[in-house]
Amino acid sequence: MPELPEVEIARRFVRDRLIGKRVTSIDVLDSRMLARSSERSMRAAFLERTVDDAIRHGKNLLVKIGDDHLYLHLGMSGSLHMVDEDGHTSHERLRLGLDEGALVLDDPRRFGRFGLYHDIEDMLADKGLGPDALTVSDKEFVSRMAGRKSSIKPLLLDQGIIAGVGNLYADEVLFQEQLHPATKANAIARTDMARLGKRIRKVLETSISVRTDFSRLPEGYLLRDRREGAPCPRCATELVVIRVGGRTTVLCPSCQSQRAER
DNA sequence: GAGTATGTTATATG
DNA sequence: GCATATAACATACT
Repeated sequence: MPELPEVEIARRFVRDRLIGKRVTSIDVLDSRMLARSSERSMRAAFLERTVDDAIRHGKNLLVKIGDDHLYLHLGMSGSLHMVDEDGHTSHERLRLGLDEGALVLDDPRRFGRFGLYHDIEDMLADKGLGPDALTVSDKEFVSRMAGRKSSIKPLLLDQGIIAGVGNLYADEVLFQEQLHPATKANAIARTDMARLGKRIRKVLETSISVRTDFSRLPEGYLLRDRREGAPCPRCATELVVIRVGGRTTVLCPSCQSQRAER
């Protein structure tokens, strides 16, 4: 589930359901998913403390518990659930028992991560994250992209430049801006780059507003039917699939013209 | 069995 | 350091 909008929905879930609850138990069910932390240190920091806040930066979630933060990354297939005391999910990897119910991180593919950070700054520095994609200014976005020679799509996916855009939303924003994903960043005019920055925020906000249900996205969104051969929402040409930066990329060969500089 | 998947990181090469 | 490519991680699904 997880790009920025999905993680924002998860953040709101934690905020609405967990704040004020007390942590009564911690069970690490897959130690391979521990990120630079130990179950023991997590217990010492979180047990008998109260959940205060839920913060998101890019695709990363921090749950403030007492004076420390529980770090959660959903990877490719992670999801959060509230269950009863005796309830379970099929791929439970971390369980946070609360005075009422429990929070479970379920993740079949185990690409998710969890652990302990003292504060946000520690996490940002450790992960080397750029500014959050939802709140970065156009000016900052343009300046962080300036002078880059790579193709635009891999740059959008680079969490160190801006944090939160993943493969699907990268395709969406490039489609809406009619930019070919392999366009070199230094071939994009400043004004077009600023427009792309705006588009990123708009698309992410829109997805959050429909709770990331792609079928409820406005007409004209690629994500409503993102697959090879589907009709382009703008011109009905059949969409094609290529690989850019090693990632599957869906685009309209007619709307997203290949630019000379590539 | 082959191929692919919303992510990240390590490694290698130029 | 930058740019690019590839593999690896682990599992589910077509």
